[in-house]
Amino acid sequence: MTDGKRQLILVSQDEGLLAHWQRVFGKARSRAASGLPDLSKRQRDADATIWVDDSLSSPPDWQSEEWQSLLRIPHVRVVAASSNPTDDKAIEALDAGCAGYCHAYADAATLRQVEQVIEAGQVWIGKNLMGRLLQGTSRIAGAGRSDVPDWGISLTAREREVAILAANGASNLAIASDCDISERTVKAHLTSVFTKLNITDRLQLALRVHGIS
Amino acid sequence: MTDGKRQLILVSQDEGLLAHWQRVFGKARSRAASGLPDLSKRQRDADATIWVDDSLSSPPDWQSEEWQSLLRIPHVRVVAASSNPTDDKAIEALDAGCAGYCHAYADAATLRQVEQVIEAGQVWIGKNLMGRLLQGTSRIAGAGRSDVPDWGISLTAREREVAILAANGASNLAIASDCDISERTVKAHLTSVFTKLNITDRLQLALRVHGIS
DNA sequence: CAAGATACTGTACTTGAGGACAATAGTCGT
DNA sequence: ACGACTATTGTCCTCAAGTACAGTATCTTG
Repeated sequence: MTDGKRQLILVSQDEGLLAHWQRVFGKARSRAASGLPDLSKRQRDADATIWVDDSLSSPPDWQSEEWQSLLRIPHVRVVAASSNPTDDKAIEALDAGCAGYCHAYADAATLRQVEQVIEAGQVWIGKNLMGRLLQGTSRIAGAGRSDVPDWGISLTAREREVAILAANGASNLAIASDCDISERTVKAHLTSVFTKLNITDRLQLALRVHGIS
Repeated sequence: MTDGKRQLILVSQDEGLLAHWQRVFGKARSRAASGLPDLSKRQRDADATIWVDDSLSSPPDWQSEEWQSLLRIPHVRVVAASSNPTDDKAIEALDAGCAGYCHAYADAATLRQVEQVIEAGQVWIGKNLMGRLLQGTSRIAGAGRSDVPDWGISLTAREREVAILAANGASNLAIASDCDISERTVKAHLTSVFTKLNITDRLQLALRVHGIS
C-alpha cells in the first residue's frame, strides 16, 4: 500500500490545479486530461485512480451513463475534488460511487494520504461531512438504543456474533475463519439460531436481523 | 503525517488483540491498558490516540460521561475497533465522537493507515459503512426519484419481479408457482440477475435490494 | 427480413447449507 | 458434586441453489 502502482489520471480544465496535483503526485505516475472522453477508451483496463475536478464551472454529472459506466469498473476508482467543496456535492459524488471527496487544493500530505486510502480500497471522507452524514442515520439506526437488539435477546453472545456475520452474507467457512472456529461449529450455532428464531435459513435470518418484513 | 509523535494507547481485555496491535504499532509507541480508568488520569495531557476494543463482550458506553469527557479533549482521539464490526456500532461510536471505526484484526497495513489518517486529524470510515451513511442522507436530500430502484436499473421487469421475491426469502419453487412459470425459468432469471448485479447468491441480492451494506 | 433482446424450458452436474445423531469439555448456580 | 447451559467438533446424509450447455418462441427495431 505504500507507494502506488496505480495509474493516476487527473481530470480538470484548471491548469493551476493540474499543476498542483502533478507536483503532489509526480509527473511519472500521473497523467493529465481535460475531460472524461479523453481517457475512457485507453484507460479502462488498467488499475487507475481518477481525480476529477468537481468545481463550479464544469460539474460532472455523476449519474450520467458516461460516469456510471466508469464508476462500475471495480479496479477504477474516482476521487472527486473541488476547490470550493460543499457537503451536498460530496454526498452526490459519494452516492454515485466515488471513492472519495476532498478539497482540490489540499496540501500535498493530505492529498497523498487520500490517494493511499483510496488505493487501499477504502473511502475518504472529510471531517465535516462526517457530522452531516451521521445526522442522517442516527435517527434511523440509533433509534433502538438497547444493548442487544430485539431479535437477539434469546441468543447467546456467540450465536449473535455468528448470526450477524451470516446475515451480512458471509459463508459458513468465512465465518469460521473469522471467528477462528471450525465450520462445523458455525453450523451448530446457526442451527441453534434458526431454531430459536423459528426460521429455516440465513436469508430469513438476514431479513430478521436487518429488520425487514 | 509520516511517523507518529502521538502516543498510542491500546484498550482491550483481549490479550490476543493487544498483542496484534502491539505487533502492528510497535511496543515503543504503544501502551496497553485493560480499561478506561487506568489511563484517564495520566494520559489526558499528552497527544494520544486511544484504540478501544468495541467487541461484543464489553461494549463501551460511548455516551457515558466517562467517555464523553475524554472524547471532548481536542488532542485526544479515539478509535473504536471491533473484531466483529457492525454498522450500528460504528455509527454509535462515530456519533459519540470517535475519530474512526474499523476491524480490530485488520491487517497491519490497514491499521497503520487508519492511524495515519487519524493522526492527520481526519476521520476513518470503512467502505461498507459509507453506503449505509449515504442512504440516510440521500433519503433526506435527493428524495424525489424514479419508480425503478437504483439496484434494478439494469434488470428487465421480469427479472426485477423475481429478484424482489427472492430477496424476500421466497424459494425458487415458491417464486415459480407465484409467477406461474417453471422453477427452471426462475433459475434462469436469477442467474441473469446475479450476473448483472455482480453478485453470487440470493442473500447478497437481499442485502442489495433492501439497501444494506 | 435479419438481428437482438426477452421469456421460457430441459437435462445434468457441483456444492454449500442445513439436519440427524453423537460426543467432549468448561462454566455456573444450587 | 451434580444438573443446566454453552462452546466446540465429528461424520453422514439430503436437498435447494446455482452453473453449464442447449434449445424454442415472441417481439421489437433498423
